[in-house]
Amino acid sequence: MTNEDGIGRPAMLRERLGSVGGHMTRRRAAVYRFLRGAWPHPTAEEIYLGVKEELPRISLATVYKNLEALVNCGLAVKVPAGDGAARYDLRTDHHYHSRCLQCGTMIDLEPAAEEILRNMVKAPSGFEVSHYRVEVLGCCEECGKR
Amino acid sequence: MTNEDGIGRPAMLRERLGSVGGHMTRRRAAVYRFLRGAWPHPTAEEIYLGVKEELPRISLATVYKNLEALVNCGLAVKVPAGDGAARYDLRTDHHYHSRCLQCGTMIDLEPAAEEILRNMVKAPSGFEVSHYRVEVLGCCEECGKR
DNA sequence: TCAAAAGCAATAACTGTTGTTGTTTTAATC
DNA sequence: GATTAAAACAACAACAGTTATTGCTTTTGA
Repeated sequence: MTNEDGIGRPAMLRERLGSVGGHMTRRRAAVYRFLRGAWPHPTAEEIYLGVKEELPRISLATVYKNLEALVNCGLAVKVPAGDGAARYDLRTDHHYHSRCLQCGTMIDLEPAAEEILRNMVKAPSGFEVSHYRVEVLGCCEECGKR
Repeated sequence: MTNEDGIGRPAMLRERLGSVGGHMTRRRAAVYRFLRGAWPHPTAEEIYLGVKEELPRISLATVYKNLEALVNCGLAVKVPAGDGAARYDLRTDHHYHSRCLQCGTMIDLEPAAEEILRNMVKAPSGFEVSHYRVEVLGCCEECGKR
């Protein structure tokens, strides 16, 4: 994929981890690499199975811990799916997702203007808005064919 | 609350349940009654504890089953919270919620025009939109004071 | 009143996730 | 390059929220 954009350099991962007091390890690098190479929005389980092909001795708990580390240092985001397993995403710029109610597939949406949201839904008085979450639920193309 | 609007009549519950092949039982009525009388958006656990004061022998699993029955017959909606326990709501007209990231409190938002959403976020091609989900995340008034 | 259908409590089990343990690896310093 | 403290590791155990299973009880509808 994008190996020359800086984001992909191993040094990037090391640097980011270092900035939050984290170490760079072989497993962590593998989780990160998988996240970069895989289809978008894999679940922790899927990441585990993928990384396992390279490092057969890795455990699911370790994958969870490493994903947490990546989220903490800002290299990934965790996207809770409402029902079922959360999904992980390398993109960290703010955007929304569509989610297939049958297979759970998530697809990125173009980032929406928060200004529109702010006007559209009025928060209760005294409520300090941190961010919005928008999801488009429905049936993806694949599932629609069946 | 609204005891004269028809929605609150016991007959309403019986009728709705009957229409989907469900029975009217003392526990089910108690769960429903609690949901009507309680604060908005309680969790299954909270409902369990509340109903338990009236029916001490009820179990959490029964509460879940009864909530499921109420959701199935359209009298309640289940609102997954992303993280933590789902919450239940008697209102069935379509609307959105704000959610406090500290205490989990949910507050109804005025229903937003779906048309705006449709224009704002464009679903991927081939994706058949079932509905939208909008959440305002942040800090509620109570938590903000601390 | 009576049989069939559904609900019930009490579990056990399940999924997704996090905490704990003692051991190994890493990065920073010498 | 050797040393050492901090962190990550595997292998669990445990957790929360939820669902499935069981054999018994209640409700419904005839």
